[in-house]
Amino acid sequence: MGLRERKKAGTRAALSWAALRLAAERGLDNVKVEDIAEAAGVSPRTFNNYFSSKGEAIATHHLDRCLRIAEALRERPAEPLWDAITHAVLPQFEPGTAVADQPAPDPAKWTAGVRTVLDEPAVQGELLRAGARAEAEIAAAVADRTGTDPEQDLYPHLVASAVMAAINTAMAHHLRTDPPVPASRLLTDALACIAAGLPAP
Amino acid sequence: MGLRERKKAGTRAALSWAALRLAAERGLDNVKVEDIAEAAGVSPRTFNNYFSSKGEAIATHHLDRCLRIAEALRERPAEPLWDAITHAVLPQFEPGTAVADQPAPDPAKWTAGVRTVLDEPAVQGELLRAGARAEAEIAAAVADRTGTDPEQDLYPHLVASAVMAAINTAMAHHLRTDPPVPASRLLTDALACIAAGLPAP
DNA sequence: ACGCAAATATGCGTGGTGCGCAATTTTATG
DNA sequence: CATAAAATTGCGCACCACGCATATTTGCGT
Repeated sequence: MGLRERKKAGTRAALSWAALRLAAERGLDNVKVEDIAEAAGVSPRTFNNYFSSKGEAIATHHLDRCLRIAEALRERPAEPLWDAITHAVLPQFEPGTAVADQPAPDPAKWTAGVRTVLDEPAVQGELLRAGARAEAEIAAAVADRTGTDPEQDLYPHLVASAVMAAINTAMAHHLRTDPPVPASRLLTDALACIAAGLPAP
Repeated sequence: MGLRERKKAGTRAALSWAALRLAAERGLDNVKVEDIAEAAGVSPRTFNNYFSSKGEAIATHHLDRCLRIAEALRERPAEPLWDAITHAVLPQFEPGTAVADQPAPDPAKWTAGVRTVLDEPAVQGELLRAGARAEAEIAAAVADRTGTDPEQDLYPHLVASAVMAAINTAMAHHLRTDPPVPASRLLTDALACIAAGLPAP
């Protein structure tokens, strides 16, 4: 990867992290695009060259994570489908994988702030949009693996959609509970339940 | 239902239909809130008393449809869960159930216009948000039926999420195909596939 | 090492939008 | 019919997405 792309990825990351951090501290609409740009050391106009809204900047974290799932799926062509999916999903939600930055002044305040931000309607919408985008990639990966055609068959999209459903449900539950149930347990349960056809309990 | 609520529902319907119709005719961003309000016979300010964006006004149709699914689910407590779900979902997507208004000047132009509108990012986001809202209602219905607790158990949310996944996937495929495959077949296939645990083909 | 072309960042201007506030009209109730 | 509650309306403001023109940085061939 050349200097060009690295700088681009750098400012993108700086912008999205700044957006999340500031929003978690002050609340989403007490943060202006100007503030985020300043925190990332770029011009306000540049922010909109990368993201078209504050919500999108924040949701990028989720998008990247889910795109990594599709990537991981392609690296496990040997296992049975649902085993591969489980093993592709879980590592992306290990604590410490992404938050290993400097935004940890107080872990309690931090998670509370994040929870508040994620309740914001604008952010929720963007998270869903991110999930939809990732779904396409996952569907493509599943299609390759199973020899189905994304244009023709429902199957790959259905699997991808169900996986995202499991993730969203598990994460929603994770945010809802206090003290938080570990995400890994919720995710394995949810995926197993779906792979079992969601039988009535 | 009193006069008050009926008028309220009336203007809400008028606004959302006007929004969809105008957007399908001219394209979403060639329509200003002012135009929609005028077409519905209310003040521009009133539009924002009902919806906070054009996309939300349009997505209301989808939301209402999905809420009716939750309602229908509660009216079928006898059947096995997935039979009830299938029977609750299908009628809401019968052609002619909702479009029986006056917006049918040319069916070809109409569906093409709708397809264009649904490609708009703003609308997609709102559709996803509508799905998420409906999901909560469906989850509640499933929880009642299965004796699970939405606050505590993953199961009802997981089922609701999977149902919405099936609907979204089926509708996306329905819009993608030309000539369109009947939605009913896609929906039954998708729901059956999920109830079977999405086995690799 | 140098220079050219492409990609990227920036500044400015503009139309549109979401929403708070206060006044007015319409509806429900006793 | 009177009074309270709710909905609609008009006004106004702050914010934001985005197009366009310009300056700067990066990649690459020589």
